[in-house]
Amino acid sequence: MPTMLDVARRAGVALSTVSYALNGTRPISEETRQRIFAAMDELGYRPHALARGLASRRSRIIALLFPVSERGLGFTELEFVTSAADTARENGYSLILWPSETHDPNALRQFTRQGLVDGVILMEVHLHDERVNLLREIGFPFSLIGRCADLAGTSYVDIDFEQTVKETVDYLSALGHTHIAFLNQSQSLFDAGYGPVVRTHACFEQAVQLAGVKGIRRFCRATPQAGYETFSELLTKCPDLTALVTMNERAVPGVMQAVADRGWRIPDDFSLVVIVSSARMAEMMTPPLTTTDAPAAELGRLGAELLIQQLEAQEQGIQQSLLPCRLVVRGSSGPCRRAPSLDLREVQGT
Amino acid sequence: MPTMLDVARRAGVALSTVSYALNGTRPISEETRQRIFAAMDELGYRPHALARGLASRRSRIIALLFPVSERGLGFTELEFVTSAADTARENGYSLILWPSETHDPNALRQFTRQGLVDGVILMEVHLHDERVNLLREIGFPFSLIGRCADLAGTSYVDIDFEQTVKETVDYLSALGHTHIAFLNQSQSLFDAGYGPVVRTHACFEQAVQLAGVKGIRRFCRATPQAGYETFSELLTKCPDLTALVTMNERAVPGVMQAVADRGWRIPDDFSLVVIVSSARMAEMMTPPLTTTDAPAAELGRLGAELLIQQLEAQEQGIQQSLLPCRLVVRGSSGPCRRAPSLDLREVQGT
DNA sequence: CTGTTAGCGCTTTCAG
DNA sequence: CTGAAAGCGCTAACAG
Repeated sequence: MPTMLDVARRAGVALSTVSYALNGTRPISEETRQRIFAAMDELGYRPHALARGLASRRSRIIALLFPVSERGLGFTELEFVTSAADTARENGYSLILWPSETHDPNALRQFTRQGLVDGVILMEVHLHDERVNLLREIGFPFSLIGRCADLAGTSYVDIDFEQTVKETVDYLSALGHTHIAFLNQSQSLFDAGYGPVVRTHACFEQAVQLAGVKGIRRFCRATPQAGYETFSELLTKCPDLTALVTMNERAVPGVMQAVADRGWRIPDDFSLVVIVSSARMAEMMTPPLTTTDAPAAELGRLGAELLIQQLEAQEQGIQQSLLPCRLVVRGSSGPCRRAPSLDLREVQGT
Repeated sequence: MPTMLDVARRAGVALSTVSYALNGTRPISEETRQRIFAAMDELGYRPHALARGLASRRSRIIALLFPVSERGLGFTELEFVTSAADTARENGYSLILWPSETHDPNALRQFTRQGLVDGVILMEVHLHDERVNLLREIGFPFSLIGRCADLAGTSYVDIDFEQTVKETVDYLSALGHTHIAFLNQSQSLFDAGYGPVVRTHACFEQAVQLAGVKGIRRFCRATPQAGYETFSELLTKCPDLTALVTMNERAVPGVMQAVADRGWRIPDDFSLVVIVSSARMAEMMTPPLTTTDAPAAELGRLGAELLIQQLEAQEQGIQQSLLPCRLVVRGSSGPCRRAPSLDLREVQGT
């Protein structure tokens, strides 16, 4: 492997001149610049990443920390990862994948002390996230895909859950649905303060009140089995339900089964909307699901960009943005055809 | 950040002694060892990754190259990635994700020249893969998840497609199915020489002949729409079909629709087995799919281990292994109930 | 506009 | 068993 010295000799200049030419840190006459770059590709020279990083105190490596969550990663997370990696590369950075099973801040502290990465991207952020506290405390650059309760001084990009839930409820309400359920992810994620679960839980309540419809909420583990059980129980308790909003992709097959068991058909007798999901997911089911698609690629891209911005800029320009999910109406939702049994009862009562 | 010199001073030893204590490269008296390690964690010392890498000429970073393929990444690929990252970390390595859109060997050459990574893991390997040729040529360490036609001198781990296809066909044949179709991935992937597509195409032919049943093969793009069209056409052409084997997950919803359109039910009137798939995938569909699950985690793990082995060992110990998919019978396959219409015709003819 | 040189924090000879 | 010192390949003062 040729080194910078080889290039310098071949171009007949000093080693430092090559460095300056490469980094554009200093004006170089067009003529010598030419000679230098000519020498470079005659030799097939590539700057040594580690040496450069050591000398400049910037590795140009960033890390994406992904905890292996209870529900496992899905298409959305996969897209974060690939799009963050793409974005990093486009900006001359490399993206390290750092599997951090827990939210343990100690392992993270060790990691930051190695001088391997210039900054980290966090995902699966909790409202009170120890990792964020740590990073803030030690002043290590980071960005969030997600956000915690205290937003002060953090660069983040997150889904606009409020808008997403509201749009979905309004959509169903406009179709005539008056009794709408929300099937969230698990209670334990809620208790742990996992952002999306806590936020949608609250937003749904607001949204149904604003829309003037009845709403009921349930937590549910991320399995078809749990979906079946939880939703069956829910339907028994509230036979008036004509629509379900869920953020629990993996429970969906169970939900659909529970609906089918009642002899109902989707979307004729029951509407289903999966929020924060993806086209990939939607197209797997029959009928294709109406979803609000998570802006997964944008989240990954922005997560990386926000971090890189901090690393490049001297001013601590933090940025915060909320991205909406896009409602895509497919085959699992439609007008409310069943009158709520409450009405029926009133009629019968008359 | 404390450096090695700080540790040395605090422990009252030479800098180099600290280094030897850390790497175990040289015997150190228990007493000084104690002092050194005490000093280390009093200072919260962590060795600087870049400095260490520069001096030792080994970065302890490896890269996973993942091309964004036509069909997009799925759960299986996601599991490669996470399990490769896990494995790397367990062995003291970091895993860089290198998005390489194409199989362009030039970008790869540049990448290897940067001294950033000690070796690379390739996935989505083609039978004649330019990247492999390049790496072999320049003697850069690599391992494959997949394999090419010429296996000489390559460490790889791949799925045992032959075994997988054979087991699937035998399973269906034992259930009484005599007319079995195989829906592969796209023609263009076949033409490009993408390993899994080419290998299963050949294996299926062998397997049906060995089982003494009729087989027919089709390529299909990775969309439900394409699945629907291709399979409808196939059913029209061969009404005797009672079972389908497919390696095309994304086409499955279309296939099921096509079956339903015929008024057939799965698994009573038609059996469906998805090979090289996953439980995650299977549980999304109704009925849950019979699949052969790809050993995704093992592939990722071994891919990383094979590479790391090469990096650690002085002898070029290459290793090659083929992992079977595991047949998991769920709800989409069962005994053949329909007699082939060929027989019916014979009866009618009598 | 260009050259010289002192590190970056560590590994690894070479010498005791 | 331990120290001293020469780099690894580059960046960034400092000096023209």
